[in-house]
Amino acid sequence: MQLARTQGQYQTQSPMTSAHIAQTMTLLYMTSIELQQTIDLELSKNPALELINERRCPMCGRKLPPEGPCLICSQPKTMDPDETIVFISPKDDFFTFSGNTSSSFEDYSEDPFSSTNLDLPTYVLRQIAPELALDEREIAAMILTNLDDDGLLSINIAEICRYLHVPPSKVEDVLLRIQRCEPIGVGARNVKEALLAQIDHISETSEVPDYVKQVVSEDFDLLSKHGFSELARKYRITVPKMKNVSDFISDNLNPFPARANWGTVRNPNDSKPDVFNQPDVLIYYLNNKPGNPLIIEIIMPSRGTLRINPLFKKAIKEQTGEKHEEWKKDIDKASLLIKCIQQRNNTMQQLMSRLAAIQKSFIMQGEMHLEPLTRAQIAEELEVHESTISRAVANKTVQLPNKKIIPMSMFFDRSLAVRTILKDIISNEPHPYNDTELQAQLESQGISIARRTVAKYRAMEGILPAHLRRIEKFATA
DNA sequence: CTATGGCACGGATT
DNA sequence: AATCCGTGCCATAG
Repeated sequence: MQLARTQGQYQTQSPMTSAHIAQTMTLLYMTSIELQQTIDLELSKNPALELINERRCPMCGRKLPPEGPCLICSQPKTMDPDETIVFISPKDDFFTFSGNTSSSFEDYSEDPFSSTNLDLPTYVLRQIAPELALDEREIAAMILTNLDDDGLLSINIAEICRYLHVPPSKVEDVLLRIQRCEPIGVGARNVKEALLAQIDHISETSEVPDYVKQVVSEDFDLLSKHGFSELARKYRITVPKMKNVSDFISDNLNPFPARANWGTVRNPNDSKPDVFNQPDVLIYYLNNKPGNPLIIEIIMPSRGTLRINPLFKKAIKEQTGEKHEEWKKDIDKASLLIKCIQQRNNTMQQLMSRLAAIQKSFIMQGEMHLEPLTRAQIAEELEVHESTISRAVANKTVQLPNKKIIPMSMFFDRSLAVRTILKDIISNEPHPYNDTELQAQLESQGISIARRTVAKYRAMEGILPAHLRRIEKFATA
Protein backbone atom coordinates (compact mmCIF):
# COMPACT_ATOMS: atom_id res chain seq x y z
CA MET A 1 0.00 0.00 0.00
CA GLN A 2 2.53 2.51 1.19
CA LEU A 3 4.94 1.05 -1.26
CA ALA A 4 2.50 1.38 -4.14
CA ARG A 5 2.09 5.05 -3.41
CA THR A 6 5.73 5.84 -3.26
CA GLN A 7 6.54 3.76 -6.25
CA GLY A 8 3.85 5.50 -8.21
CA GLN A 9 5.53 8.75 -7.33
CA TYR A 10 8.78 7.35 -8.40
CA GLN A 11 7.61 6.32 -11.82
CA THR A 12 5.73 9.48 -12.67
CA GLN A 13 8.90 11.47 -12.20
CA SER A 14 9.56 13.41 -15.33
CA PRO A 15 12.62 12.34 -17.27
CA MET A 16 15.64 13.06 -15.17
CA THR A 17 17.84 15.91 -16.12
CA SER A 18 21.43 15.90 -15.06
CA ALA A 19 20.60 18.59 -12.53
CA HIS A 20 18.04 16.23 -11.13
CA ILE A 21 20.49 13.47 -10.64
CA ALA A 22 23.14 15.74 -9.24
CA GLN A 23 20.82 17.26 -6.69
CA THR A 24 19.28 13.97 -5.67
CA MET A 25 22.70 12.62 -5.00
CA THR A 26 23.78 15.59 -2.95
CA LEU A 27 20.62 15.58 -0.90
CA LEU A 28 20.86 11.90 -0.25
CA TYR A 29 24.36 12.35 1.02
CA MET A 30 23.34 14.96 3.57
CA THR A 31 22.46 14.35 7.18
CA SER A 32 19.24 15.78 8.50
CA ILE A 33 21.08 18.72 9.98
CA GLU A 34 22.67 19.61 6.69
CA LEU A 35 19.41 19.09 4.90
CA GLN A 36 17.74 21.58 7.11
CA GLN A 37 20.43 24.12 6.41
CA THR A 38 19.93 23.59 2.71
CA ILE A 39 16.20 24.00 2.97
CA ASP A 40 16.52 27.13 5.08
CA LEU A 41 18.97 28.60 2.65
CA GLU A 42 16.75 27.92 -0.32
CA LEU A 43 13.72 29.27 1.48
CA SER A 44 15.49 32.49 2.24
CA LYS A 45 16.60 33.22 -1.27
CA ASN A 46 13.96 31.68 -3.45
CA PRO A 47 10.60 33.47 -3.41
CA ALA A 48 8.92 30.64 -5.30
CA LEU A 49 9.46 28.19 -2.49
CA GLU A 50 7.21 28.32 0.50
CA LEU A 51 6.87 26.45 3.73
CA ILE A 52 3.33 26.08 4.94
CA ASN A 53 2.36 24.97 8.35
CA GLU A 54 -0.07 22.46 7.08
CA ARG A 55 0.68 19.22 8.78
CA ARG A 56 0.47 16.05 6.82
CA CYS A 57 0.41 12.58 8.18
CA PRO A 58 3.82 11.11 7.65
CA MET A 59 2.33 7.65 7.22
CA CYS A 60 -0.51 8.18 4.79
CA GLY A 61 0.07 11.67 3.45
CA ARG A 62 -3.37 12.93 4.41
CA LYS A 63 -3.90 16.36 5.87
CA LEU A 64 -3.77 16.44 9.63
CA PRO A 65 -5.81 18.47 12.07
CA PRO A 66 -3.80 21.31 13.64
CA GLU A 67 -3.32 19.25 16.78
CA GLY A 68 -3.01 15.58 17.44
CA PRO A 69 -2.34 12.51 15.38
CA CYS A 70 -3.74 11.40 12.08
CA LEU A 71 -7.35 10.42 12.43
CA ILE A 72 -7.08 7.48 10.12
CA CYS A 73 -3.67 6.09 10.90
CA SER A 74 -4.01 6.43 14.64
CA GLN A 75 -7.08 4.21 14.70
CA PRO A 76 -6.12 1.21 16.73
CA LYS A 77 -5.65 -1.74 14.52
CA THR A 78 -4.30 -5.12 15.39
CA MET A 79 -0.59 -4.81 15.33
CA ASP A 80 1.43 -7.70 14.14
CA PRO A 81 4.60 -7.59 16.21
CA ASP A 82 6.55 -8.59 13.16
CA GLU A 83 5.38 -5.61 11.25
CA THR A 84 7.71 -2.68 11.00
CA ILE A 85 6.49 0.79 10.32
CA VAL A 86 8.74 3.18 8.50
CA PHE A 87 7.83 6.77 8.13
CA ILE A 88 9.19 10.20 7.49
CA SER A 89 8.87 12.37 10.54
CA PRO A 90 8.74 16.12 10.23
CA LYS A 91 10.52 17.57 13.24
CA ASP A 92 9.93 21.16 14.13
CA ASP A 93 11.94 21.27 17.32
CA PHE A 94 15.09 20.92 15.41
CA PHE A 95 17.97 22.92 16.76
CA THR A 96 20.26 24.26 14.11
CA PHE A 97 23.91 24.58 14.44
CA SER A 98 25.58 26.24 11.54
CA GLY A 99 29.09 27.49 11.20
CA ASN A 100 27.50 30.84 10.59
CA THR A 101 27.56 32.35 14.00
CA SER A 102 25.06 35.06 14.67
CA SER A 103 21.79 33.19 14.26
CA SER A 104 22.56 30.10 16.22
CA PHE A 105 24.05 31.77 19.24
CA GLU A 106 20.91 33.54 20.29
CA ASP A 107 18.83 30.57 21.21
CA TYR A 108 20.77 28.48 23.64
CA SER A 109 18.54 27.43 26.47
CA GLU A 110 19.04 28.47 30.09
CA ASP A 111 20.28 25.07 31.10
CA PRO A 112 22.96 24.14 28.65
CA PHE A 113 23.42 20.69 30.10
CA SER A 114 19.89 19.41 30.07
CA SER A 115 19.53 18.66 26.42
CA THR A 116 20.26 15.11 25.58
CA ASN A 117 19.94 15.20 21.84
CA LEU A 118 22.52 17.69 20.67
CA ASP A 119 25.36 17.15 18.35
CA LEU A 120 28.80 17.67 19.78
CA PRO A 121 29.49 21.17 18.41
CA THR A 122 26.21 22.47 19.72
CA TYR A 123 26.65 20.81 23.06
CA VAL A 124 30.01 22.44 23.62
CA LEU A 125 28.95 25.73 22.18
CA ARG A 126 26.10 26.07 24.63
CA GLN A 127 28.48 25.74 27.52
CA ILE A 128 30.96 28.24 26.33
CA ALA A 129 29.02 30.80 24.34
CA PRO A 130 28.00 32.97 27.28
CA GLU A 131 31.57 33.74 28.24
CA LEU A 132 32.86 34.56 24.79
CA ALA A 133 33.03 37.85 23.03
CA LEU A 134 31.51 38.11 19.59
CA ASP A 135 34.69 37.69 17.61
CA GLU A 136 35.73 34.83 19.84
CA ARG A 137 32.49 33.08 19.04
CA GLU A 138 33.40 32.99 15.40
CA ILE A 139 36.62 31.26 16.29
CA ALA A 140 34.82 28.84 18.56
CA ALA A 141 32.35 28.01 15.82
CA MET A 142 35.14 27.37 13.39
CA ILE A 143 36.93 25.11 15.81
CA LEU A 144 33.84 23.17 16.75
CA THR A 145 32.77 22.55 13.20
CA ASN A 146 36.12 20.97 12.49
CA LEU A 147 36.22 18.27 15.11
CA ASP A 148 36.59 14.67 14.09
CA ASP A 149 34.58 11.78 15.45
CA ASP A 150 36.80 11.47 18.45
CA GLY A 151 36.40 15.10 19.42
CA LEU A 152 39.88 16.06 18.33
CA LEU A 153 40.60 19.10 16.20
CA SER A 154 41.11 18.11 12.60
CA ILE A 155 42.44 21.31 11.11
CA ASN A 156 45.40 23.50 11.74
CA ILE A 157 45.36 26.59 13.88
CA ALA A 158 47.08 28.36 11.04
CA GLU A 159 44.16 27.61 8.79
CA ILE A 160 41.74 29.16 11.23
CA CYS A 161 43.90 32.26 11.46
CA ARG A 162 44.09 32.58 7.73
CA TYR A 163 40.37 32.08 7.29
CA LEU A 164 39.21 34.46 10.01
CA HIS A 165 42.14 36.89 9.93
CA VAL A 166 42.94 36.67 13.61
CA PRO A 167 46.23 36.16 15.41
CA PRO A 168 47.17 32.63 16.48
CA SER A 169 47.35 33.64 20.11
CA LYS A 170 43.67 34.45 20.08
CA VAL A 171 42.77 31.12 18.55
CA GLU A 172 44.92 29.32 21.09
CA ASP A 173 43.17 31.17 23.85
CA VAL A 174 39.72 30.15 22.68
CA LEU A 175 40.89 26.62 22.05
CA LEU A 176 42.17 26.28 25.59
CA ARG A 177 38.87 27.43 26.96
CA ILE A 178 37.01 24.96 24.78
CA GLN A 179 39.14 22.17 26.06
CA ARG A 180 37.85 22.82 29.54
CA CYS A 181 34.28 22.13 28.47
CA GLU A 182 32.49 18.82 28.71
CA PRO A 183 33.63 16.45 27.39
CA ILE A 184 36.89 17.56 28.94
CA GLY A 185 39.66 17.86 26.39
CA VAL A 186 37.39 18.31 23.40
CA GLY A 187 39.09 20.22 20.63
CA ALA A 188 42.55 19.06 21.55
CA ARG A 189 44.92 18.79 18.62
CA ASN A 190 46.12 15.35 19.60
CA VAL A 191 45.64 12.72 22.23
CA LYS A 192 48.34 14.09 24.44
CA GLU A 193 46.75 17.49 24.62
CA ALA A 194 43.40 15.93 25.48
CA LEU A 195 44.93 13.98 28.32
CA LEU A 196 46.70 17.02 29.71
CA ALA A 197 43.49 18.99 29.73
CA GLN A 198 41.80 16.19 31.63
CA ILE A 199 44.62 16.00 34.14
CA ASP A 200 44.32 19.70 34.84
CA HIS A 201 40.62 19.34 35.29
CA ILE A 202 40.88 16.44 37.71
CA SER A 203 43.59 18.10 39.74
CA GLU A 204 41.24 20.97 40.48
CA THR A 205 38.95 18.73 42.48
CA SER A 206 40.99 15.77 43.55
CA GLU A 207 44.41 14.34 43.95
CA VAL A 208 46.45 13.30 40.94
CA PRO A 209 49.31 10.89 41.64
CA ASP A 210 52.86 12.11 41.21
CA TYR A 211 54.50 11.86 37.84
CA VAL A 212 51.24 11.49 35.93
CA LYS A 213 51.36 14.87 34.34
CA GLN A 214 55.05 14.74 33.71
CA VAL A 215 54.92 11.33 32.08
CA VAL A 216 52.09 12.32 29.80
CA SER A 217 53.64 15.55 28.71
CA GLU A 218 57.20 14.38 28.30
CA ASP A 219 57.14 10.68 27.57
CA PHE A 220 53.81 10.09 26.00
CA ASP A 221 55.19 8.00 23.16
CA LEU A 222 56.94 5.67 25.51
CA LEU A 223 53.86 5.36 27.63
CA SER A 224 51.62 4.42 24.74
CA LYS A 225 54.06 1.67 23.91
CA HIS A 226 53.86 0.41 27.49
CA GLY A 227 57.53 0.95 28.03
CA PHE A 228 57.07 0.72 31.77
CA SER A 229 60.48 -0.49 32.69
CA GLU A 230 62.21 2.23 30.76
CA LEU A 231 59.93 4.85 32.24
CA ALA A 232 60.50 3.55 35.72
CA ARG A 233 64.24 3.77 35.19
CA LYS A 234 64.03 7.29 33.90
CA TYR A 235 61.98 8.59 36.81
CA ARG A 236 63.81 6.46 39.34
CA ILE A 237 60.74 4.75 40.68
CA THR A 238 59.76 1.10 40.80
CA VAL A 239 57.98 -0.61 37.95
CA PRO A 240 54.80 -1.33 39.97
CA LYS A 241 54.69 2.34 40.87
CA MET A 242 54.90 3.21 37.22
CA LYS A 243 52.08 0.76 36.59
CA ASN A 244 50.03 2.72 39.08
CA VAL A 245 50.63 5.85 37.09
CA SER A 246 49.59 4.06 33.95
CA ASP A 247 46.51 2.61 35.60
CA PHE A 248 45.47 6.01 36.79
CA ILE A 249 45.69 7.25 33.26
CA SER A 250 43.71 4.43 31.73
CA ASP A 251 41.09 4.53 34.47
CA ASN A 252 40.51 8.24 34.70
CA LEU A 253 41.46 9.74 31.39
CA ASN A 254 39.94 9.33 28.00
CA PRO A 255 42.21 9.84 25.02
CA PHE A 256 39.28 10.50 22.69
CA PRO A 257 36.95 12.97 24.36
CA ALA A 258 33.96 12.23 22.20
CA ARG A 259 34.53 8.68 21.09
CA ALA A 260 31.14 7.10 20.64
CA ASN A 261 31.32 4.11 22.94
CA TRP A 262 33.83 5.42 25.32
CA GLY A 263 34.00 3.69 28.63
CA THR A 264 32.44 0.39 27.73
CA VAL A 265 35.77 -1.35 28.09
CA ARG A 266 37.80 0.59 30.54
CA ASN A 267 35.15 2.35 32.59
CA PRO A 268 32.20 0.02 32.95
CA ASN A 269 30.88 2.13 35.83
CA ASP A 270 30.56 5.20 33.66
CA SER A 271 27.67 4.33 31.40
CA LYS A 272 27.19 7.75 29.95
CA PRO A 273 24.75 7.65 27.07
CA ASP A 274 25.90 9.11 23.82
CA VAL A 275 24.42 12.54 23.81
CA PHE A 276 26.27 14.37 21.16
CA ASN A 277 24.59 13.51 17.95
CA GLN A 278 21.27 14.35 16.55
CA PRO A 279 20.37 11.09 14.87
CA ASP A 280 18.98 10.98 11.36
CA VAL A 281 16.82 7.98 12.04
CA LEU A 282 15.08 6.83 15.19
CA ILE A 283 14.17 3.23 15.83
CA TYR A 284 12.01 2.34 18.79
CA TYR A 285 9.18 0.07 19.86
CA LEU A 286 5.67 1.35 19.50
CA ASN A 287 4.88 3.16 22.75
CA ASN A 288 8.34 2.11 23.88
CA LYS A 289 7.08 -1.29 24.91
CA PRO A 290 9.45 -4.05 23.88
CA GLY A 291 7.52 -6.65 21.97
CA ASN A 292 5.49 -4.07 20.13
CA PRO A 293 6.22 -3.52 16.47
CA LEU A 294 9.26 -1.49 15.61
CA ILE A 295 8.77 2.07 14.52
CA ILE A 296 11.34 3.70 12.32
CA GLU A 297 11.27 7.43 12.15
CA ILE A 298 13.29 9.10 9.47
CA ILE A 299 13.90 12.64 10.59
CA MET A 300 12.82 15.19 8.05
CA PRO A 301 13.79 18.52 9.43
CA SER A 302 11.06 20.89 8.41
CA ARG A 303 8.24 22.47 10.26
CA GLY A 304 5.62 21.87 7.63
CA THR A 305 5.20 21.09 4.01
CA LEU A 306 7.29 22.57 1.28
CA ARG A 307 5.51 23.66 -1.85
CA ILE A 308 5.56 26.18 -4.66
CA ASN A 309 3.98 29.41 -3.58
CA PRO A 310 0.66 29.52 -5.48
CA LEU A 311 0.61 33.30 -5.48
CA PHE A 312 3.98 33.33 -7.10
CA LYS A 313 2.78 30.86 -9.68
CA LYS A 314 -0.15 33.09 -10.48
CA ALA A 315 1.93 36.22 -10.64
CA ILE A 316 4.37 34.81 -13.10
CA LYS A 317 1.74 34.69 -15.81
CA GLU A 318 1.53 38.46 -15.77
CA GLN A 319 5.24 38.88 -16.16
CA THR A 320 7.00 39.04 -19.45
CA GLY A 321 10.53 39.23 -20.76
CA GLU A 322 13.50 39.05 -18.49
CA LYS A 323 11.53 39.00 -15.28
CA HIS A 324 9.51 36.10 -16.54
CA GLU A 325 12.62 34.12 -17.31
CA GLU A 326 14.07 34.82 -13.92
CA TRP A 327 10.96 33.82 -12.06
CA LYS A 328 10.58 30.73 -14.13
CA LYS A 329 14.04 29.72 -13.05
CA ASP A 330 13.07 30.15 -9.43
CA ILE A 331 10.04 27.97 -9.86
CA ASP A 332 12.00 25.29 -11.61
CA LYS A 333 14.60 25.33 -8.92
CA ALA A 334 12.02 25.11 -6.18
CA SER A 335 10.12 22.26 -7.73
CA LEU A 336 13.33 20.44 -8.40
CA LEU A 337 14.27 20.75 -4.77
CA ILE A 338 10.90 19.47 -3.64
CA LYS A 339 11.03 16.52 -5.99
CA CYS A 340 14.51 15.64 -4.94
CA ILE A 341 13.64 15.79 -1.28
CA GLN A 342 10.74 13.46 -1.94
CA GLN A 343 13.08 11.17 -3.73
CA ARG A 344 15.52 11.27 -0.88
CA ASN A 345 12.79 10.41 1.57
CA ASN A 346 11.62 7.62 -0.62
CA THR A 347 15.05 6.11 -0.84
CA MET A 348 15.69 6.43 2.86
CA GLN A 349 12.37 4.85 3.60
CA GLN A 350 12.98 1.84 1.43
CA LEU A 351 16.50 1.47 2.68
CA MET A 352 15.51 1.55 6.32
CA SER A 353 12.70 -0.86 5.86
CA ARG A 354 14.97 -3.43 4.22
CA LEU A 355 17.66 -2.78 6.76
CA ALA A 356 15.27 -3.28 9.64
CA ALA A 357 13.96 -6.49 8.15
CA ILE A 358 17.42 -7.94 7.73
CA GLN A 359 19.01 -6.66 10.92
CA LYS A 360 16.02 -7.00 13.20
CA SER A 361 17.74 -9.23 15.70
CA PHE A 362 20.69 -6.89 15.78
CA ILE A 363 18.41 -3.97 16.55
CA MET A 364 16.58 -5.83 19.26
CA GLN A 365 19.20 -8.08 20.76
CA GLY A 366 22.46 -6.28 20.26
CA GLU A 367 25.72 -6.39 18.48
CA MET A 368 26.25 -10.08 18.61
CA HIS A 369 23.38 -10.70 16.21
CA LEU A 370 24.53 -8.45 13.42
CA GLU A 371 24.17 -10.17 10.06
CA PRO A 372 27.02 -9.69 7.67
CA LEU A 373 25.68 -7.44 4.97
CA THR A 374 27.06 -5.28 2.21
CA ARG A 375 25.66 -2.18 0.63
CA ALA A 376 25.74 -3.95 -2.70
CA GLN A 377 23.28 -6.57 -1.49
CA ILE A 378 20.77 -3.97 -0.42
CA ALA A 379 21.27 -2.11 -3.66
CA GLU A 380 20.43 -5.20 -5.62
CA GLU A 381 17.31 -5.89 -3.61
CA LEU A 382 16.06 -2.37 -4.03
CA GLU A 383 17.13 -2.20 -7.64
CA VAL A 384 19.12 0.97 -7.22
CA HIS A 385 22.77 1.69 -7.87
CA GLU A 386 25.30 0.80 -5.21
CA SER A 387 26.44 4.36 -4.90
CA THR A 388 22.90 5.38 -4.02
CA ILE A 389 23.04 3.19 -0.96
CA SER A 390 26.52 4.40 -0.17
CA ARG A 391 25.36 7.97 -0.15
CA ALA A 392 22.26 7.17 1.81
CA VAL A 393 24.30 5.50 4.50
CA ALA A 394 27.25 7.88 4.63
CA ASN A 395 27.47 10.16 7.65
CA LYS A 396 24.06 9.18 8.94
CA THR A 397 23.36 8.08 12.47
CA VAL A 398 20.63 5.90 13.89
CA GLN A 399 19.22 5.78 17.37
CA LEU A 400 18.37 2.26 18.46
CA PRO A 401 15.62 1.28 20.88
CA ASN A 402 18.18 1.14 23.68
CA LYS A 403 18.90 4.84 23.06
CA LYS A 404 22.34 4.19 21.73
CA ILE A 405 23.24 6.30 18.76
CA ILE A 406 25.29 4.45 16.20
CA PRO A 407 26.55 5.33 12.76
CA MET A 408 24.40 3.81 10.09
CA SER A 409 27.43 2.16 8.56
CA MET A 410 27.51 -0.13 11.58
CA PHE A 411 24.71 -2.09 9.98
CA PHE A 412 27.28 -3.08 7.39
CA ASP A 413 30.15 -3.83 9.73
CA ARG A 414 31.40 -7.23 8.74
CA SER A 415 33.35 -7.95 11.87
CA LEU A 416 31.28 -6.47 14.66
CA ALA A 417 29.55 -9.72 15.58
CA VAL A 418 32.86 -11.55 15.78
CA ARG A 419 34.37 -8.77 17.84
CA THR A 420 31.61 -8.95 20.42
CA ILE A 421 32.02 -12.69 20.71
CA LEU A 422 35.71 -12.09 21.19
CA LYS A 423 35.01 -9.58 23.93
CA ASP A 424 32.72 -12.10 25.50
CA ILE A 425 35.37 -14.79 25.52
CA ILE A 426 37.93 -12.49 27.05
CA SER A 427 35.68 -11.23 29.79
CA ASN A 428 34.94 -14.81 30.84
CA GLU A 429 38.41 -16.20 30.40
CA PRO A 430 39.84 -18.23 33.29
CA HIS A 431 43.30 -16.90 32.54
CA PRO A 432 44.45 -14.40 29.90
CA TYR A 433 44.29 -16.19 26.57
CA ASN A 434 46.94 -15.28 24.08
CA ASP A 435 45.98 -14.56 20.51
CA THR A 436 46.53 -18.12 19.30
CA GLU A 437 44.32 -19.50 22.04
CA LEU A 438 41.69 -16.92 21.25
CA GLN A 439 41.78 -17.97 17.65
CA ALA A 440 41.16 -21.58 18.72
CA GLN A 441 38.25 -20.49 20.94
CA LEU A 442 36.66 -18.69 18.05
CA GLU A 443 37.25 -21.64 15.78
CA SER A 444 35.32 -23.83 18.18
CA GLN A 445 32.40 -21.44 17.83
CA GLY A 446 32.51 -21.86 14.10
CA ILE A 447 34.43 -18.69 13.31
CA SER A 448 37.68 -19.15 11.48
CA ILE A 449 39.92 -16.13 11.20
CA ALA A 450 43.66 -15.69 11.20
CA ARG A 451 45.63 -15.20 14.36
CA ARG A 452 46.74 -11.81 13.11
CA THR A 453 43.13 -10.81 12.72
CA VAL A 454 42.36 -11.71 16.30
CA ALA A 455 45.07 -9.27 17.31
CA LYS A 456 43.55 -6.58 15.14
CA TYR A 457 40.09 -7.07 16.62
CA ARG A 458 41.55 -6.96 20.08
CA ALA A 459 43.22 -3.69 19.30
CA MET A 460 40.00 -2.33 17.84
CA GLU A 461 38.22 -3.01 21.10
CA GLY A 462 41.04 -1.50 23.10
CA ILE A 463 41.85 -4.79 24.84
CA LEU A 464 45.39 -5.21 26.00
CA PRO A 465 47.53 -8.22 24.99
CA ALA A 466 47.48 -11.26 27.22
CA HIS A 467 50.53 -10.55 29.34
CA LEU A 468 49.28 -7.10 30.25
CA ARG A 469 45.74 -8.26 30.92
CA ARG A 470 47.00 -10.44 33.75
CA ILE A 471 48.21 -7.36 35.58
CA GLU A 472 44.99 -5.45 35.08
CA LYS A 473 42.89 -8.24 36.49
CA PHE A 474 45.21 -8.55 39.40
CA ALA A 475 44.99 -4.84 40.07
CA THR A 476 41.22 -4.67 40.01
CA ALA A 477 40.69 -7.86 42.05
C1' DC B 1 61.78 -19.12 21.68
C1' DT B 2 57.06 -17.07 21.86
C1' DA B 3 53.75 -13.45 21.55
C1' DT B 4 52.70 -9.29 19.42
C1' DG B 5 52.69 -5.28 16.51
C1' DG B 6 54.12 -2.97 11.95
C1' DC B 7 54.10 -3.03 7.08
C1' DA B 8 52.43 -4.18 2.92
C1' DC B 9 49.83 -6.89 -0.46
C1' DG B 10 45.63 -8.45 -2.84
C1' DG B 11 40.98 -8.92 -3.06
C1' DA B 12 36.58 -7.13 -1.83
C1' DT B 13 33.75 -3.11 -1.14
C1' DT B 14 32.19 1.48 -1.90
C1' DA C 1 39.30 4.85 -8.79
C1' DA C 2 39.71 4.97 -3.97
C1' DT C 3 39.31 2.81 0.29
C1' DC C 4 38.80 -0.85 3.56
C1' DC C 5 39.86 -5.32 5.48
C1' DG C 6 41.93 -9.77 6.38
C1' DT C 7 46.22 -11.86 6.14
C1' DG C 8 51.09 -13.27 5.76
C1' DC C 9 55.75 -12.17 6.76
C1' DC C 10 59.18 -10.28 9.60
C1' DA C 11 61.32 -7.62 13.32
C1' DT C 12 61.41 -6.92 18.12
C1' DA C 13 60.58 -7.21 23.11
C1' DG C 14 60.22 -10.01 26.94
